[in-house]
Amino acid sequence: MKKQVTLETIISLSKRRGFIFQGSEIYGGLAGTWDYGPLGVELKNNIKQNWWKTFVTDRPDIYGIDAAIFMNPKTWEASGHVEGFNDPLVEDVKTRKRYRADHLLEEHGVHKADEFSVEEMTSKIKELGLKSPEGNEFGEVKQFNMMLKTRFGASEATAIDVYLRPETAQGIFVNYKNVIDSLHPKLPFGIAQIGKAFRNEITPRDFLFRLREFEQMEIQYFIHPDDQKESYEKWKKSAWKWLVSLGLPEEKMQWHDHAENERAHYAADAADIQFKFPFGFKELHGVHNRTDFDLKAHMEKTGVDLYYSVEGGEKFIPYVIESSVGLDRIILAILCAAYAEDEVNGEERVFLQLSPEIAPVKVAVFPLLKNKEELVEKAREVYENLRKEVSGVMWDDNGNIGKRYRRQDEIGTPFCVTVDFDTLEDNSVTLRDRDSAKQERVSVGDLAHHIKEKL
RNA sequence: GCGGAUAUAGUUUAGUGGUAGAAUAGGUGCUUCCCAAGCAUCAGGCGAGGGUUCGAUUCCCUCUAUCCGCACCA
Repeated sequence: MKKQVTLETIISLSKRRGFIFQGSEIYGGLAGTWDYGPLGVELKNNIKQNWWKTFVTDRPDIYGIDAAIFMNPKTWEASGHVEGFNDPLVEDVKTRKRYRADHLLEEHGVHKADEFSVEEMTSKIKELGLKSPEGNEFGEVKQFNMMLKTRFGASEATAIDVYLRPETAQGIFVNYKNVIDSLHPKLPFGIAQIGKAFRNEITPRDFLFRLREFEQMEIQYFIHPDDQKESYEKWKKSAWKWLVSLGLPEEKMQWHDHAENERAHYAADAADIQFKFPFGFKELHGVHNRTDFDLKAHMEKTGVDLYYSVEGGEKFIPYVIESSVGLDRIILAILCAAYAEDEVNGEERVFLQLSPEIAPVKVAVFPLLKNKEELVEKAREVYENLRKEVSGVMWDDNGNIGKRYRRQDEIGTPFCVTVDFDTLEDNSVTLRDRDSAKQERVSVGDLAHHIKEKL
């Protein structure tokens, strides 16, 4: 009974029920930022914890870190981001199409054009009388930088520019040696991290999809160069499997292998898992073969020895397979996939089919009637006891019973417990299932155990 | 960044050059023996800043945000 859900529906529900709000909303917002509300943060934390458990604590070969967002600016020179993120662009004044100014100049025989300032490029384009493919004049060359910047230092005069990291990966690479020296892992091993990253997107769009501030969860897995193909394939499989385990439907997922010209500057092989969002199939999860690009670059820049030595003499720079996923995008995918409408007793209802493991509220407890003191008292007791056993228990005694069910449906609560008059007689309650709206009778003594089993 | 559209309560919306109604959601009380029932009652709004005007939510300009295309997405 699933209808095609629109992004608007998801945004509206997210706000109404306290999942996600527009950033700085009372000031009119700030493009590219969204805030997580009380339910949203629970959902997010549940996903993070699930990921961390699956890929870090349940595995002997992966180590977690949490690196600073601000990194020595030289990091970004070595990683290629200072160069790769600073594109000088020039516009066709008529069609407004943009071209890489340095590439245009190089094509016309100007050497080392990428070392020119924007002013030099602009005048050189004029001097050569370059025209766009449509035959129009070019405007001024403008520097476009995807990295967000701020200043470190007490006074403006002595302050230095620092970047807000555009990816979390470099925090791992600069700590590679520290992890080796402190934990002494043997290859292959991985380093994992969950953290924020920042990009000055030209057009933040599509709710949580394209953000200026976002959260990544990623693993850099260090291997012997001979193992790159095998490891790459293995990580592709485990990425897919994990997304499915969160409840994402496989029919809405597909692989997209990057052609050579769409790969990042560091990647040899790259593939994305795309998800069918309301605005089309778009990237959700990436698996990249970063080769030895990053470690090599940092080794050259710093002179620090990042070779890995095997007993017996072989010495090499490890290759890296990266498995990286946008946390905000997962949340968007999950909300879109979980949204469902059906009918219960002829009445339409909206419900979120969240997997119980990640649902922000696991179980809600109500008294059947609010004005019968003995019911309320008993329900309170059940609620308090259940809270000790299960996390994510909510109390609700508002309106009538149907209203409460609908409310819980809309936030994806998998189970509702109702204390009624029979409870007072035989100490049993009804346990109602979100997806089927069916209920069963469970004794209070077994309740916590019963629910835990279903979770 | 370009082109087009939009902006009224938490949500969905009506409407006006004399500062706004509704539905629904929400609070409280009553009622209610399992799926948004009923009665009473309360609270809540013209995105921001300028301009024109005696007076602007309404007309004009700028900004901000959102949506749809295009471009961008290392």
